[in-house]
Amino acid sequence: MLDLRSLRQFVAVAETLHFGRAAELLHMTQPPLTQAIQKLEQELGAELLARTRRRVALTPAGESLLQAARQLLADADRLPALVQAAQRGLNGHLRLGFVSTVGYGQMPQWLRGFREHYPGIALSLHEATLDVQLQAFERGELDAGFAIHAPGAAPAGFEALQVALEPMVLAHADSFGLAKTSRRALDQALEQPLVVFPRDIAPSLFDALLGFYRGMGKTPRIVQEANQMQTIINLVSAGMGLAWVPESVCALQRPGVRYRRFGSVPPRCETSLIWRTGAAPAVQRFVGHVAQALKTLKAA
Amino acid sequence: MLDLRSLRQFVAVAETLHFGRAAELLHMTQPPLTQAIQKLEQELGAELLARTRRRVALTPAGESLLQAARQLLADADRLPALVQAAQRGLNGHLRLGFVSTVGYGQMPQWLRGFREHYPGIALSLHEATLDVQLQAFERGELDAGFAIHAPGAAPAGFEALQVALEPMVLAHADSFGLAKTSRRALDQALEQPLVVFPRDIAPSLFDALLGFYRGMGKTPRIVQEANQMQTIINLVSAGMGLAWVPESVCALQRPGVRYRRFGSVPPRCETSLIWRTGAAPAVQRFVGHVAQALKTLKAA
DNA sequence: TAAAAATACTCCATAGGTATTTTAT
DNA sequence: ATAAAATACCTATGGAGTATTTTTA
Repeated sequence: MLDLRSLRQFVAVAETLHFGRAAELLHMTQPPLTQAIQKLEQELGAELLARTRRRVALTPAGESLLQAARQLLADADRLPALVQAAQRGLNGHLRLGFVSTVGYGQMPQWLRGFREHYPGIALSLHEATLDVQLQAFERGELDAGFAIHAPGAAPAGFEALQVALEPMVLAHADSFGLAKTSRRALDQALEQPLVVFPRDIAPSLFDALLGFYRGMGKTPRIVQEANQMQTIINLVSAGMGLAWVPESVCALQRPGVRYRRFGSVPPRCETSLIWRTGAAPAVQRFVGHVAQALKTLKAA
Repeated sequence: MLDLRSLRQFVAVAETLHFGRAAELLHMTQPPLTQAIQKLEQELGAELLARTRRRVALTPAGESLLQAARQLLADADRLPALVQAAQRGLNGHLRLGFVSTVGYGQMPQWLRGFREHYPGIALSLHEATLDVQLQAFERGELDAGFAIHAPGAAPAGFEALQVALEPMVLAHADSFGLAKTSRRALDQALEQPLVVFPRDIAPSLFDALLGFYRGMGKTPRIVQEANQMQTIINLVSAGMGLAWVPESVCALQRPGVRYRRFGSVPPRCETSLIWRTGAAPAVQRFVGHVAQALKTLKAA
């Protein structure tokens, strides 16, 4: 079977056109080199070198093999570096899941920075709700994901890096006159109809909200679900009801919608980057990159 | 040093994820396969397969090696066919010289047909006078060439395929009244000033023309040289003199220029495809193609 | 006649085989 | 208990070495 050694030998002879000097370059002696080339010619069923006992020249077949062999050997010589780069997580691919909500934060910048830092890592994005993400993790179709959940409620069996911890704020139509004092405004609000995220998008967050209402001796009146922040804010604007949303959503200013913060009384919302323990090096690189970005953000 | 055998072994294991079955596919037993993979991992300085004693999985490094190795092996497997194709002249490259004159003939069609028949052969064209072509042949920079010369005077040391044998005809300005009878017209013409090809473009043809004049007891009055047929015809049209040109040039109709044929009395002009004996297979293919084209042409 | 490729043989490194052990399921 | 990988040891093929011959510029 064809092997790289004989190709290296052939290239050496083809480049020097001299068996003796080629043998030197290969750190071997001339006779076995002659034999190796003979064997190669037999295997390929073609005369590669036209030799008189005095002069060596390439045949057309040899000419074409020389080109192809150089290419092949160059590729082969790149293999070790490639593999080691993969081991250190400098290439490979990374399949990243995210719930639509986190798209409003700094994620786009992180991704841009990551692509620049690690051009060898192919990054593919998959928007999916948390439950779908978890299934994808099970099947090994996802390497890491951004998810929102109640504080400390990151999915079990995963490592998590908290990337944001925000209070939930109340979004309400400005046509709805909310009391001045926090205490009375909150009492008012808890009675109002609610627009919420579906439970399957962020189960722990949904449950935390429910718990919050129960703790206050109330039961939430859910009138509508919507799985896009845009949609929720629009529904609030239309007077469908109130909504509890992460504070970063305040960035979504809509005419007719106001946000009201109630300190640390309502549940808070955590955004985390999650991944399986023992993930591929490329994943570790991504986690490291995000952690680094958070640090420099905090420093500023 | 890395070799294809160990890559083949790795690919087999990576694809089956089972040392025993992979060994079967490779027609060997399991223990040496295990050792070969261990050796490969050592050489590459990376763990390629994560194995418990029960299950085998690819590491990220292994994943990337699998891709690269498949590519490399596929390339390697194509080598024998490539070399054999080159040997049979189905690929390679062909550097073809031609004197500008033959461009007016069927050469363009032959080239088109050849490119279609042998897409694996890269064809490069080099316009050059015959003497320059011969020097290029010496330096091994040309594989074949089209040249015009006196009949039977193909350059020594070359094989030649005659592709045309035409009478030379007289080109004259129609303002120059040529006698009706051939005999008297020829006598007239031989006295007139001549526009000719430079000797270095077609030495034997030039010499044949000279010999023709001497045989008739005349000496040609050369008033101008021009190395393009176009130019010669334009000079004739301008009344600079007469010119002897291959009959195929009649295709170049110019207002004010007439052609007159004198049977087989003036020298004839041969166009040949020439090449070194023992040329590369690709050259033989080209010669064969042209010969074939000539045959079908003659048949029609 | 000298330089270079080919031939003839010798040797040993290593790819692969057999037998066995270890371990996770 | 069993399937599968690892380990230990053995064998032999063939790649490389040394000595020599052949050839032609």
